[in-house]
Parts: sequence; structure tokens; C-alpha cells
Amino acid sequence: MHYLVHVPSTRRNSAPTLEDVAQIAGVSRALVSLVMRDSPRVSDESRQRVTEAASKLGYRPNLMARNLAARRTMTIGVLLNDLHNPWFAELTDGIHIAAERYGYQLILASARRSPRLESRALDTFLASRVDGVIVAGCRLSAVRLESVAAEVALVSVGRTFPKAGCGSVTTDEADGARMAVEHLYGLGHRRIAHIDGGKGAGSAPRRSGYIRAMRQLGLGDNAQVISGDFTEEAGAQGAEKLLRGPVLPTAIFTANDLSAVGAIDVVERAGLTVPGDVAIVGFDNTSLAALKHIGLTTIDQPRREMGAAAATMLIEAINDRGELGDVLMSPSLVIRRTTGPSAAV
Amino acid sequence: MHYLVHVPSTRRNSAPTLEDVAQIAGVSRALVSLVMRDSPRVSDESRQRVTEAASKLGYRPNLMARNLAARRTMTIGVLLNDLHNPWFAELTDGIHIAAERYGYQLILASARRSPRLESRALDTFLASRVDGVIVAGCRLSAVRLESVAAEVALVSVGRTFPKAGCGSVTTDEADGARMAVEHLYGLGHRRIAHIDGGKGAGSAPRRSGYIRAMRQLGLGDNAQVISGDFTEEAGAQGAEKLLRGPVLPTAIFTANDLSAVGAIDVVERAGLTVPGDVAIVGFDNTSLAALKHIGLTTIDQPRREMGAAAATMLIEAINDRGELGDVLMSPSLVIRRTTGPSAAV
DNA sequence: TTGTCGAGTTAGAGCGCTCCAACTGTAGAC
DNA sequence: GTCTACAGTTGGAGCGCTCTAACTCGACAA
Repeated sequence: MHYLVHVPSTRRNSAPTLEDVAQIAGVSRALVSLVMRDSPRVSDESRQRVTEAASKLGYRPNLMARNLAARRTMTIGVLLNDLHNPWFAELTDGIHIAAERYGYQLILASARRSPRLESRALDTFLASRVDGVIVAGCRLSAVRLESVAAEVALVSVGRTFPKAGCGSVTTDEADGARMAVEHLYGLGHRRIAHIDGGKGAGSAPRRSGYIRAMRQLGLGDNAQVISGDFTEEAGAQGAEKLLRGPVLPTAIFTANDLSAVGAIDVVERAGLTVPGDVAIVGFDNTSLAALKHIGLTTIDQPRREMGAAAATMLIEAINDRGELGDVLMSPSLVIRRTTGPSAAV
Repeated sequence: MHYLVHVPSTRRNSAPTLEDVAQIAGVSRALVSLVMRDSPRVSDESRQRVTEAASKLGYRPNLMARNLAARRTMTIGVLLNDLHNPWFAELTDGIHIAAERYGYQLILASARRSPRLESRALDTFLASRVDGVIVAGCRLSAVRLESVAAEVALVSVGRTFPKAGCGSVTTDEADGARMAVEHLYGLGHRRIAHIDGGKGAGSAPRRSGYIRAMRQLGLGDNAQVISGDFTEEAGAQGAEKLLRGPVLPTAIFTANDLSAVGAIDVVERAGLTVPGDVAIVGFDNTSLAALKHIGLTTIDQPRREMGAAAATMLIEAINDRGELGDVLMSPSLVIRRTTGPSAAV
């Protein structure tokens, strides 16, 4: 811990308090408190006098004092694994909207992909006595998360922690993979390869969904998984590997949009066309996929709804009006320009 | 949507306090407080007993109580205008790193592009008595910001507010525009058009920088500004307009990367090549620009450094060891594949 | 008249912590 | 032996608010 000498700011000697307002308005502290919280049992006259005194002083309730006394913060902490990933932005929008509806505030923290920072951010949330926590794309161990869940209501988005006592909201990634494969199958593709996400979150179900779908379509022998890691670079390398292989697949399903873009680039540089020679499907429907220049067919996760579902479930649980559970949401296929009929039919 | 309910976990009814720890350790509350703050004037024995008691109870200092009593929060509020824009992610990284060095915590808020939400988030910061505030890409009025700056140390990133009494960190956008134009000039381009950002932040200096640079190169008559708004769509429309014009420019400088991508797409669809027929330069050096598939030449803003500078200046001011001022940082040119020698030489 | 009621208001006891001044006890100086 | 110094420790007074229980007071019923 740092030791800093703090010289109080000269900007203001000290903010006005309830007491000051009460004095000016000529009423008790308690009454000012009631007015500040919009209590109905205050006479119009008192309300007006207090309101005037407050705005005259520029009074602003001190949240720390309020929360300390009220023993609840009406705040939920949101831990974002990686601010750079736009996935989290939309998720946060959903959380924001739902929380607002219940009168809850959000405090966000970015873990910058580091489990150490994740853990520290959670400590801060707990120290701030937030009423609930939402972790998105959390990479922490189940044990650590369980210890957090023991202290505060917790919902995880994008990953489930079966025994940790927390709720979760995820999409059915395997089903998304199935959609991708069946879409390609419907276009006549039979040799469909998958560039996976390695050990990243969501990678395993996408891969297994792909394999299962291929089997169910009688394409088990054509299934080909190239290992990747959710990056553009990995998508490019995976595509290169496929181009060097004995039989070029007519379609590639990648673990995410970024990998898909990497793959597209390599395929096109090799003189082939997308989707003419090789069709490509991504995953996540990021803003990247929607660029006209890319027009990537991809699997969409209802991020905003997921955020709203997570916040709603959490808040209902906080208020003892519901319980934490595991919510599984359905992805959907977004068809753009990188898929088309197989030329190899 | 599938739903599964967990057995609710048993959550602690109330967290242990300093008092509890003191009792178990057999010392006074004040001493426990000292240990918790790593004070050097505690005997090793006491320190050990307190530490043990604390961890035995799972004690965690209550930040609200601490901050209330200490009259300082060691926290700075960071207001991000738009979480969806990756620009803010890197900026936040820089702020984060600098704040950490001083032992300050961050609380982030996303305004989702709405001035109303911006204002509300600032209210929350003030109510939480943060020690300082950083606003990034803030769209609020100077008057409103001035009133905030009157209550707490404030630094604005990406925009200056001359009279508001706050510090600022910005890049020399006009100089970035100059770099773009001179780069193109150096490649032999003479007919260089600009698709601007309309009323968006940073648009004006980029535009005027472009115009000034054109004039200084004796190209004032060739200067052509098409109005846009920082979106892909605007870039596309701008390019279409240029394509329909009497004389096609050999280079386009757009207000940001997104617009550049829109422009590239339109130019290529028209059967022209980039950079062969038309060279394109963006602005911001977002991750988009770095995609191999796009390879956009662009102007980079040192976002991380800007964040660090903002946080450092703010904290130094909070501690009365420095003053808030206006910091102007230099952008730099990042050359990729969308620019090359002019064919029209 | 007395009592009851409800609307409006209030005093006062915390919430969990920090900070200050004052205290204890031991070691060294004289 | 007393005095000083200092390291270590402590009680208690807040920080600014909420919450509970109790109070006041006029209206109205008995």
C-alpha cells in the first residue's frame, strides 16, 4: 500500500452537509434526509424550504455516509475482463439499462485481461460493499469466485461456474456452431474446416458443437480442426495451413470474427475468392463483421439481452425476490457476404 | 432460453468489523486500524496478532467507512463517453497504470454517448467524493464542466475547455492532419481530398490542419472538403461523392479510420485500386487500421501516454504538487498499405 | 371534555472507520 | 534516583448520513 501525504484541496474547505441544510431551512436533520430521499411523508412547505436551502448551498448528499448508514449501496460492481473487446461494451449497455430500471448504480472495473487485476478489482468491490457483482469473461479460478460469491450476490456472464454458488448467463455456443455448420451445409458445402480458439473462453463448446454437427450431418470424416487462439494472426495461420493441405475445404468456420478476418485475408491473397472458392463464417458478430468492407457471415450473441438478464437476475436475487440460476441464451445466424453456394457441388 | 435454478448459497449476514478483529486480537480498534494501513509504528508482535485475527475472520476494511472518516477516497472517477470506441480502452489503460503508481483507484462510468448520462455520472462521482475526475471525449457544456471543476480536480482528455478551470490532454490534431497531407504530398499526390468528421470532437482541427497544410504546399486550390461524421457510412458516401465528381482525387484523407474503411470499400467496388488509383489515410490508428486485411495508413494518437499524462497531472494537482494545465501531445504517422506513390505524377 | 388517530417532525443512537491527543512503559542520559 | 525520549498503544471524538421510536398537534369521534 502506498503512503501518500495528502494535502487537502484548497478548492473547497468542506462540502455542505445535511446539518447545514437543516440549519438554513430551520428544520431537523432527519427531515432534510427524508426530503433528499423523496419521502412522501413530508409536507409540501417543508419540502420546498429544504429544497431551496439545499440548492442554495449546493448541497449534495455524501454517498459514503449514506451507504454506510443505510447498510446498502444500491450499487453493483461490474468487472469487465477486457475493455478492448467491444463484446463487453454492448454487454455493459444491457446491464446498464436493466440496473437503471431498478434504481441501481454501476461501478465498472477493467481487469485488462489479468487475473491478478481481476482479483484485486473484486476485492475493491467487496470493500466498497457493493450489493452485487457481475463478472464478464472472468478468468478467475472457481475457488476464488466461490469465495466472492460467499460474500455477495454474483453473476458470471460468458462462463459458468457450476459449484461456485453464483448465477450465470451464457449463450449456447455449441448451438451457434451447429447453426454455422448447418448454414454452410445448406449451401452445399461438405468440406467444412474449423479454426478454433485454443484455450480461450467459449472455444471448447464451439469446437465440440462443430464436431457434433458435422457428425450429425454425416460429415464426421470431413471434420478438421485447426488450432488457433481467437486472434487475427491465428486465423491467418490456420488458413495458410489449410491452403497447404492436400484438399482445400470449401468453407471455414472460425472461432471468432477476428480469426475470420485473418483467414479471409490469407485466402484472398492466395488468389482465391470469398465466398466463391472458400466460404467463411465467424462468431460473435462484432462491429468488425458488420463493416461493408468485410461483410462477414457470423453467429450473433444477444449481448445486450445477456447483460440485461444478468443484471435483472442479480437484482432480483439481492432483493430476495428471485434466485441465482444459469441462463442459457440462444445465438443466431447473421448472413452476410462471406458465405454463398459451394462451387464444389 | 433455458433456465436452471441453483440452490441459493448461504451468505454472511454481516461482515466483521475492526471492532471484531480488535477483540479477537486483544488490542484496541485504533491499533487494528494502524495495522490495516501498514503503519510502521506497530510492533511486529501486534502486527502479527492483528493480521491473524483479521484473516481468521475474513475481515475486509469497509471502504465507505474508511473514506468517510479519512475525508479522502484515493479514488478518481473516469468518465468514458463511449465504451464502444476502442480509443477509450487504451486511454483507460494509460490512466490505470499511472493511477496505480500513485496508489489511486479508478471507478469507471460509461455515458453511452448521452450528455444526460454524462451529467448523471459526474453527479455520482461528486456524491462519492472522488478525489479527482477525468472525462474522456466529454460532450458536456463548458458551463456544466466548470461547475464540476469548482468542486473537484478535473482533467479532460481529447477536448479542451479553456475557461472551465480544468486541465486537458489532447493531441495536436491539426498537426496530425498536416502529417497525413505531407506524407501524401511526398508520394507525389497533389489532388488530396478530405472527408471530415462534421461536428464531432476533433473534427474541426483535423479539417483546418488539412486546409492549412494544403495551402502551405501551394495546393490550396486543390483542397476539397466533403462533410462526413466519423462513421463508415459517411466515409462511403464521401467517397461516392468524390467518384461522381469531375476530377477524381488521387488521395483521400478521412477524419478517422472508420470513415477510411468506408471509403476504401466504395473505391474498390468502383473497380479502382487502393493505393494504386486512390491512396487513403485515416486517423486514430484503431485496431481496425492494423488489420492485415485493411492495412490502413493512419495517424496515431499516443492514447496510453495521454491517459497516463492525464492521471499524473490530476493526481499531482490533487496533492498540491502540481497544477492543472493543457498538455498537447504529438501524433505520429503510421504507414501501411493504403498509401503509395501517385500514379498521376 | 377526553381520547384517538394520523400526518408531520424530531432526537438520538448508531454505521465502521480515522485521527488526535494522551497515555504507558522501557531505555538511556545525567 | 530522576528526567527525558521515544516507541507503541489507546480512548474518544468525530466523518455525514439513516433509522427507529417517540413526539407534537390539530381534527374528529365519543
